[in-house]
Amino acid sequence: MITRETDYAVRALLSLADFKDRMVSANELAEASGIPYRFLRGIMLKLSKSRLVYSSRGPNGGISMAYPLNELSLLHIVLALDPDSVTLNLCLKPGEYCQRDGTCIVHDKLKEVQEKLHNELAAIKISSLLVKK
Amino acid sequence: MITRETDYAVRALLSLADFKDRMVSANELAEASGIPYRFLRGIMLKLSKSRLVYSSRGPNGGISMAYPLNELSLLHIVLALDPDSVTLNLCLKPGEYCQRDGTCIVHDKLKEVQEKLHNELAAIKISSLLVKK
DNA sequence: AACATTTGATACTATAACGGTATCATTTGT
DNA sequence: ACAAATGATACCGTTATAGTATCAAATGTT
Repeated sequence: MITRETDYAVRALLSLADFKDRMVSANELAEASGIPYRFLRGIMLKLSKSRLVYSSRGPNGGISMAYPLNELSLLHIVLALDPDSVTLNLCLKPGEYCQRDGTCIVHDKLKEVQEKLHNELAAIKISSLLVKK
Repeated sequence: MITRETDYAVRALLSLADFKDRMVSANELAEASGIPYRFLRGIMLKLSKSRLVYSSRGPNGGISMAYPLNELSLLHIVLALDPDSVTLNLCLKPGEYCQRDGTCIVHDKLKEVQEKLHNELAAIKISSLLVKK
């Protein structure tokens, strides 16, 4: 299950997309998206570090999209904030050592499923989520 | 990510399958599968309550498979022990109320992905995991 | 230069979940 | 009566989640 943080992040980015290409302050965005200001700040900091959004400080500063809306996918967002939520098993976690690697068919099968899951999420772009809201 | 409990459960059931149709004690199974006895007990209790295995008490009691190996899938096991691990978002959790239901395209898209994930896991039967081990 | 506005970085907190252990009750075959 | 086995439940330490709070640094305006 994705975390509340990731769920909020998606909603925040959808909201941010509505502002077109201008810089939006965390304050405005919190208003617009209904996400608690301080929590949103933390989310945006992470998204900024992951380069999914641009940010700049000072008056007229704020946040803006770093990618075209039809390129940024749910997979990008999830991997930036909460990669474990789309890791099916510990043995498939990047950088994790698995004793049974190569000898365990469970591992192999789960890996295939996980790849399909990732592909599905990569196919869902922010642009396709803007119709309803 | 599935829990260690679920991961162990899969391994335990693969091990149990090796014993063919006889009753196997938790003791034997712990030996055979390398899972800590007390932890395995807890897992088997849950699987028994979910009717994925049969159990009986007393001498000569123990645990045995309740389904043919080509019917029991990874989805069954995960849903029995750790359903949240294959729930993509809180709003898709069974019994969870979602304010935005029907108006939120994110919900709809994630629901589709989740269904595909479930179908993939349902397609992986214990029998198909017994070749290697 | 001073100030206000904005993000960056980090620390903190309460609650829940996870991974496992321990204990006792109950059933049942010999 | 006894031993072997599961059933039920409580417990415990650690980690993760969902936020909140604080201060530092950057930057536009006056």
